[in-house]
Amino acid sequence: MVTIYDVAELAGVSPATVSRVFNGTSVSDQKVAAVRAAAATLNFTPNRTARTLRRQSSEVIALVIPDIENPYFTEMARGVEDVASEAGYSVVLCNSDAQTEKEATYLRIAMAEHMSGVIIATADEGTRLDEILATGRPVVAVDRATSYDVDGVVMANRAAGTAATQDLINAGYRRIAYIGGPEHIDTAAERAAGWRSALAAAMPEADADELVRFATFRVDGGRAAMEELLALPEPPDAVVAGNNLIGVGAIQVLTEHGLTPPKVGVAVIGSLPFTTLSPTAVTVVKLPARHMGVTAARMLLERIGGDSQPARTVVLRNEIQPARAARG
Amino acid sequence: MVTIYDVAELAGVSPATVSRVFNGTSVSDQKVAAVRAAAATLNFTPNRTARTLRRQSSEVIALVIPDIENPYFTEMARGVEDVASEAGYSVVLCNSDAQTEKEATYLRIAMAEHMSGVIIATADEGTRLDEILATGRPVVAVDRATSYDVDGVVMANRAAGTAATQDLINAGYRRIAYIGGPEHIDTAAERAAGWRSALAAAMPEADADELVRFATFRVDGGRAAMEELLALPEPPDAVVAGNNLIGVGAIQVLTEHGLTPPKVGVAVIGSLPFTTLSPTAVTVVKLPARHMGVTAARMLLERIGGDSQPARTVVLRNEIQPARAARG
DNA sequence: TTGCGCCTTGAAATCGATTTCGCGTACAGT
DNA sequence: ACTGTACGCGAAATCGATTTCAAGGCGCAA
Repeated sequence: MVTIYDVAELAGVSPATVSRVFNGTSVSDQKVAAVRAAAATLNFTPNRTARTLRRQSSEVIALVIPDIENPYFTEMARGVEDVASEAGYSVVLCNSDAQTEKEATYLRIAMAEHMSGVIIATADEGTRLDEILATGRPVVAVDRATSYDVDGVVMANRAAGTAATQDLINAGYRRIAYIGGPEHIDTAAERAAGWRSALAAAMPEADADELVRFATFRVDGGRAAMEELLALPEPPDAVVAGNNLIGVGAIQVLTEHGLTPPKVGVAVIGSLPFTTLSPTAVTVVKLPARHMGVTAARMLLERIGGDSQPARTVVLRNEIQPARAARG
Repeated sequence: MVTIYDVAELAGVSPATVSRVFNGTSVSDQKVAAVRAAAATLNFTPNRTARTLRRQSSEVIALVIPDIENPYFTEMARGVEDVASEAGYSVVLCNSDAQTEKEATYLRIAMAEHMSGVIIATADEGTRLDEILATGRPVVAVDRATSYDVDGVVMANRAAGTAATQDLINAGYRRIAYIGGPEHIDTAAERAAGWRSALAAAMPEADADELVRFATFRVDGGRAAMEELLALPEPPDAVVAGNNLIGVGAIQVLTEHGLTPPKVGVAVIGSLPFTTLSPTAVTVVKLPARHMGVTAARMLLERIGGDSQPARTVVLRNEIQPARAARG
């Protein structure tokens, strides 16, 4: 591997000057040219490890997400990556698998590797950020809020729940169930609250507790909950899914039972990027996943740049895409 | 940040001894205990950057994939991650966006960051591995073969194309089109060749060239190609999709035209993890994505461990899951 | 008792880039 | 013409862990 000393020798200058050429401080045009030429012929790439050790920070940020196989989070990751690489930062994608311990491991690595900052969609409310915050590294919470005083990017979860439910009410459905994620995750709870309030406003007589199910945020969670709901003495005629994967599971089960939407109404909080349904059959509340990633990355980069204003929370809007097919 | 010197001072030994304690070389039991106690009270974590600089290698591997939003690759990433983290390695996920230049950037970063090795699903045949191989770092090619003498993990692409096509033939379809990925990508070409040979064997009179389309490996690619095929004077009565996303696009278009499978037969090379179709309507050739990731990671770790046998290529089998619904 | 060899341990070199310090030169101001 | 400021640049310190080298201590054999 070519080092700064090799370049210095070939260019006839000191290593310090080579470093200065690559870091923009004052060097005469003549030596700049000599160094650049030497670097080019030797095909020199600065050793990032050495730079990081000296600088005590590296142009790498960590993105910790609970499920790398969920397109919602990969779309978010794309947003983060685009902004970060534009600014010369690389992104290390860490999959916490919704486990607090794996999260803690990755946060420890982020510190030990001198990463500049962390964007995290927490696994649950047990996430500990004390240590990493104590090192002075900025942290941005994305998707889910935390109890720490850090920047956050969230969306209007309650409004999303309300809008999804309201659309089904408008379409004429009357018995609208809800399948949400784990109750202890704030986004899941908020979305459920939105559903509950829309339901209570339109049909005060409905028994919400009978129609709600809390599952995992995964396809199998949605499937199991949907099966349960269909087994009720009086099954629902519509269902709101608390995230994209739950929606997929619910629709799969409905299809298997011959109840393809819109026979049973379905509204999903989250986009269905790889659905093979006719796009008119299901109401979709599009979540701004990419935009959240972009916003979080921008905020983090500002903090890395030294911005020290009080912590901010940005709330992004969702966009509803109603089912266009009439009720079957 | 606590350093090895702080620990050494508290424990009353030299920094060298502290290092030896954490690296397993001979130290008396008494000093080991003192060092461990000191490290515990100070909450010492070794600085990975310093270690990497000295050791000239880090416990990090890069995984370079062309599309992070494709569930096929995220499933593969899961496989890599599981094996790697088991062995104490972290994985940096790099999204090349199917662009050779982005790929080159990430490979350069992998070198500059002293990563131990690289697993790469190349963007196309233009990928240059010379530089990274010159540094002695092991490289494993996954999903797609390369022209370099490196370990590889691929699947039986041609057989997958044949099996998918044969299943549609068995189901009674007679005009079977093919939508594949870019022709210059070897997996795409192989799968197309499988389709072509199955078609030629069963119906020598078919005009394959009329029925084949090369698209991008993305949903919009599948959509556009399917629209084209449906606009033919004599549209196909079935189609083989060259990957999962092409399959999604094709099925979406068919559904929009009222031709939901099995009205038009569909076979997809690749799983449809988030499909909302009845699972019986479409033939799926399941690709061993996770298994490929696991295998590639194991091979890479062996190489990192010093294994220097000649380069191997592992070919994994696919599993076909036929459509169970009768032709509509 | 002397000598050889092994084990433990600390001092110091090392990895490669950044950065402080200080020297020398050039140029502006009076 | 002289002082002061600024800039260019090299020598050397620095980041924190690993590793080489050499010294000291101990045991065992001759």
